[in-house]
Amino acid sequence: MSAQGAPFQPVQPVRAYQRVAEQIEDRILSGDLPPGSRLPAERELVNQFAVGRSTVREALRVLQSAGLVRSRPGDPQGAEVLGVTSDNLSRALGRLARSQISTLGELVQFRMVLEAESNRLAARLHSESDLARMSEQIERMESLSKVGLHAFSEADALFHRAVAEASGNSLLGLCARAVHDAVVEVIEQKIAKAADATVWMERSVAHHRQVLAAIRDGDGARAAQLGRQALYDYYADHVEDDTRRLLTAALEDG
Amino acid sequence: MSAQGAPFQPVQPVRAYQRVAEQIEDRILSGDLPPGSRLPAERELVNQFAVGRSTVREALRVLQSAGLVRSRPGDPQGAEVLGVTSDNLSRALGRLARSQISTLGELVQFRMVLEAESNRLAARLHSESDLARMSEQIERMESLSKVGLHAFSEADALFHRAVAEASGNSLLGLCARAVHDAVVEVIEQKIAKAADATVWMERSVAHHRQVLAAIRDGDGARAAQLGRQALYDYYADHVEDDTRRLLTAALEDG
DNA sequence: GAATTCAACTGGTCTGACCAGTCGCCTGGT
DNA sequence: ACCAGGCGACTGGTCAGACCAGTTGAATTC
Repeated sequence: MSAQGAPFQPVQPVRAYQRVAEQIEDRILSGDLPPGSRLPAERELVNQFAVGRSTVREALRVLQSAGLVRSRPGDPQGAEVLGVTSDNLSRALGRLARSQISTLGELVQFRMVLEAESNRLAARLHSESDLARMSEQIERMESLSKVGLHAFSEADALFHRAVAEASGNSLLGLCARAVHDAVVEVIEQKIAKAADATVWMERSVAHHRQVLAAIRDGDGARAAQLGRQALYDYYADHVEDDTRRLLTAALEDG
Repeated sequence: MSAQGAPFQPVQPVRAYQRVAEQIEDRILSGDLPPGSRLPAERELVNQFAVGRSTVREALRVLQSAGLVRSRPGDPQGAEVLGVTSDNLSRALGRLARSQISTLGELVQFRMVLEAESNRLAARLHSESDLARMSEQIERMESLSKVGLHAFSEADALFHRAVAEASGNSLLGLCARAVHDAVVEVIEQKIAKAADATVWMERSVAHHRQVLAAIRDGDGARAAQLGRQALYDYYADHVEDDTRRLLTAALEDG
């Protein structure tokens, strides 16, 4: 042990733009500066922080790349506060997916885990209004399946969001969505959904009805297994051969 | 459907610093510019990209805040490429935790899900060398428990990393680590570990041995349950009262 | 050969300028 | 009284050039 009691902590230099960014970020995260509110103009921030404009701009860049803020040229009201979103999470996961660090198989497996767990928790913790929302989205999916794939996917996303809300864990939902986006980004062009989109959408609606039924029954295991199986069926043929065992392993987890 | 065939896509302006950042990011993600390699100096990038220095700097700020590069004043070799890490994921999750969007209970529950699933998959897919690595880290934890909490935690992290590698899904490990860091950031000061750190470390070593045994036996369910239970025992008293049911629900999943 | 000095870098910051875009007011015509 | 159009005062995006403090490595000195 050290003889002089608490040793001094090493201190690394803190850049000016970091302190500016931290101050603004703290205000946003603390609820001061709520979403929709506006930051002062850059030249005004220069006065308030007593730093150069480039410093202010680098700080704003950091906040913007974190998804906390959005700025638009010529906006007389200054940068808009967006609040905390899952955008940055999605981007981070997307990068992991695009790098060799994680393969498509890992992404899909991860999604299987997240959606299955989301379903399982929803089965345990759902409320009546949650069920109503899920049901509503399934109806929308069915009606939108005649309109187009894009609208259909949107309703699909809303269904999963409703499930995530029912599970009581928004984080699960956000991550699942981020991974979903990452998967789509990586693989979308490889799957020629358009060929039998109608058939696929019909089957998807039927699958979602099954999930909803399992959640309503409080049968977490079945809800989880349904989610896993659907992902497996859909993606198993498209992942690298050597990572398919990951999916198989995840599939048999329940 | 539209009468003119494919409609034109709306186009939003792309800033110069974005294109600079994208070019560099692509090179990093594609494996060109591997971790440890160096970017040219800023003034050299100014020449190569034919933009002003502030533009280059804003691009570098974006990359740096994404955890892809790190720069240091006076470094004659230029910014260092870090590759894709979980840092940004951690920061994003930390922000979600610090805002009202997600509670500590959700974070812990999420961690329960991730670690349990990681353990379960490791039990199914592990190799002998994986087991050796886990065992080695447990030995290190035991010996380091006399040195200090910090060193202990480091070995602990390496154990979980070994588990994640055994599970075949690095994404799970990175996310688990990110959530772990976020939890630590939010709650660390609230838990007075120091008081009975020795006792806690002893119990932790015993717990890790149990997990390792379950993984070695291929008993995924038990490995998962052990992971969940340990987190529950450790954190249940520290989460908000109204989110403890989340942990309970996650606990009873297996 | 080892210690010291120094010059050529580096990234961080500031200043001041210009551009294109946006908004709001103010004017002119109806 | 109302609406259209234009004009100016902003905005953020970009560039150029300068200075500073820090690092590095080679030349210099002992």
